[in-house]
Amino acid sequence: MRLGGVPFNLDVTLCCGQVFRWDKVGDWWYGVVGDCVFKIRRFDDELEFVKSDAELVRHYFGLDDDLHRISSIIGRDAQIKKALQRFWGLRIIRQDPWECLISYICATYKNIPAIKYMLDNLSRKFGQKVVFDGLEFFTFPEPAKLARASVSSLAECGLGYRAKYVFETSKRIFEGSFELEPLRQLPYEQAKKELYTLPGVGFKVADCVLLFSLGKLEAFPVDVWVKRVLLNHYAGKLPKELVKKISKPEGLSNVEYRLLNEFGRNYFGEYAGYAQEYLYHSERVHG
DNA sequence: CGTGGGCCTGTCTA
DNA sequence: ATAGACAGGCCCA
Repeated sequence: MRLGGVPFNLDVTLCCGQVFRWDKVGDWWYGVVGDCVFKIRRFDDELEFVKSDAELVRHYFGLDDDLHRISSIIGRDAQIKKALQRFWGLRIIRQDPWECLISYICATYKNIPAIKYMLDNLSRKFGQKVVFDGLEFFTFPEPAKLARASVSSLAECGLGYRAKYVFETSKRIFEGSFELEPLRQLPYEQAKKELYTLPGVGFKVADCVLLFSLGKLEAFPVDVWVKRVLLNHYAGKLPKELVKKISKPEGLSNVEYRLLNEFGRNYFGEYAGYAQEYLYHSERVHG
């Protein structure tokens, strides 16, 4: 598929920590999307892939998001402009909401390698094996599989205290007492409120699920890295009291989270989520 | 309604 | 090598 000048940086998009189940073998990226293995690489202006059609690829990687327009809207200061330039072509992937939800419930209080480890274990144990190119892949387990698993078998995947959250949330999804897809139709605030009712889902997890899988590009997840960005580069735009409070090493209180989250959404606007990803990645790579 | 302590366990760092 | 700190927060008192 020719990109025809559409900005897209495959490596940064897959490395920046929004998805956890992609691996690079040689110069090909492999990832399981739904029940099919994607194999994809970038070569000049060409996006080469195997086992998937162009429309699916375009949709999954959000290539129809107008990055130039987004950039002109969020590019409000030197800091974000620098990040946009450095990682130009970074896209927000449209993940499956179910997989995204479980992934970010697992992600609390863990670093990225550990998150990968947990999700890999879950998929090996409860997903379906798919062999492709002589390599083994596993689909992400269906809600039914996790809802019928025991908490201890989930914990064996390295989930620790998250095992019971994953179990209880899976049960709610499996039983149909909670539906993810309809949240797309709700306004951001309302969808977020619904997500809070799930065990293991707080402010941060809800924002990640909304941004990475439910199309709410105005969501602005605040984690320790985003807190650092705001502290290091946006302190002048924040209330002094708030800056003082978040300067302490501990995590954010609910109030502090909400204030930083609102700042991001008000300041960057309808595509605040894109700003968050560029700033987040920039802070992680360069400090 | 706001706040603080506890938490499973895999990496990272010294 | 091996212990101790830290990790993309959330829940409960």
